[in-house]
Amino acid sequence: MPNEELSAGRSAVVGHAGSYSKGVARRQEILDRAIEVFRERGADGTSLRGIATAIGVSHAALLHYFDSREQLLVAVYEHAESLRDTAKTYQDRSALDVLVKAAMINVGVPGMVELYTTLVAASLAAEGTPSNVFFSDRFARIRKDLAGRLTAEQAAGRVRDDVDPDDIAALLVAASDGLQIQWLLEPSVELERTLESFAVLLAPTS
Amino acid sequence: MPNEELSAGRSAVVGHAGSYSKGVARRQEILDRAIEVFRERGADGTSLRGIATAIGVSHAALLHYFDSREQLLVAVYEHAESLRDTAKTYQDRSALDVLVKAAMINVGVPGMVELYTTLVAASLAAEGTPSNVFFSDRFARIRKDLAGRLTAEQAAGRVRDDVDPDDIAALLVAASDGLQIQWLLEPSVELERTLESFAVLLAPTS
DNA sequence: GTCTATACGAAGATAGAC
DNA sequence: GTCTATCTTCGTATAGAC
Repeated sequence: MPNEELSAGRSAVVGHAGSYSKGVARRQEILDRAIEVFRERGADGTSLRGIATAIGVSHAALLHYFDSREQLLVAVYEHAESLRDTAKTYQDRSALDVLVKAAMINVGVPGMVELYTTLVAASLAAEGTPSNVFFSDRFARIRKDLAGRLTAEQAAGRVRDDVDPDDIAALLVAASDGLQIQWLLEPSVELERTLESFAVLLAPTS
Repeated sequence: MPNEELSAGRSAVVGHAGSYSKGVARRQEILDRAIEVFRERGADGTSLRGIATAIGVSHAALLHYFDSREQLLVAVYEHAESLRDTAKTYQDRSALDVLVKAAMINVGVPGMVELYTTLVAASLAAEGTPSNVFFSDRFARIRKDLAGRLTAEQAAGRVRDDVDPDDIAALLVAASDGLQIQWLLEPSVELERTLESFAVLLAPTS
């Protein structure tokens, strides 16, 4: 779920469309508190009204800063991700390293995988919805980043060169997302070890 | 999403708990028609009321056969999967073959990936819910089946033996699930080719 | 600009009539 | 076994107080 190496910049897709009219500071505050709610109670009570009550405002107040519940949830996920990831943290790391690191952190936050999966499901429903735009962009960005790392690793002789970096990038993201789900349902599926077994598969064949 | 090699038998988890009091025949009829609704209109209108209207009954009538909307949806997915997969079809196939085949079929049914992802998300919410029980069992069953195939392939020298079959099984399922999602969001991510690039990674190293 | 109050329709679920 | 009626909660929209 997490592979946010390049989350630089403000929310482009989920913010208020181009204007600052809705109070950026207060908006951030709401997001911070919403994340706390998730951290404490998992993904339960994530109704608009539930979140509003937990924060201490009316549900209509939330809609003053976010156009819809879906947009709020996407912003919450995006915000949580940006708090965690710094571009610098992941510099000069291998594709697999970045992936494993992000996955382990993500899995440590209760409700995060559930939130992520719920939003991904919503993103499949229709084009142009907040979650659809967000995840389309996100997947593309992460695949590109990983493919770049893989290409460099191939050039350096650290990854076998008989596979397409773009394919492997998509495969890695898919594996990470899917394994987090399986681990949550069955903790005996060891997330870290299993993901790292990818390293064996990617090692040069020579 | 699909990897239903061993869907033999009646719905164990999602059925009416042990009794036949709710009319098995009518129940099957409802499921058949519900699947048609999905096939025609995707995952839209999947509210209890929407499905009921499409079928031509009241929503309360559906709840006579299924305890909740979630249980109905799980039963729909399970039923759709069982219609598609026959144990015989996949005999003597490689793990990757089975996976690719099932994924391609699954992706061909509108709304199926969305339904699957939605239910998986719901399954993460709490233990003991219909979707949680269903998917916990399902993942375990599929991992076991794939691991068995992989072990046989290793013995036959068709798959490298320096990796753990259980790990690879989990990895394969995760990759298949995740790729179907990515493909739906961005069709340029070629599902079949990408999944099959796994074959290169799994080939014996000798 | 920020927020509360309120209303509306749709949803899942239950109770009870037929 | 199936319906209608009803309850509660939800997302959303609007009006208007401060």
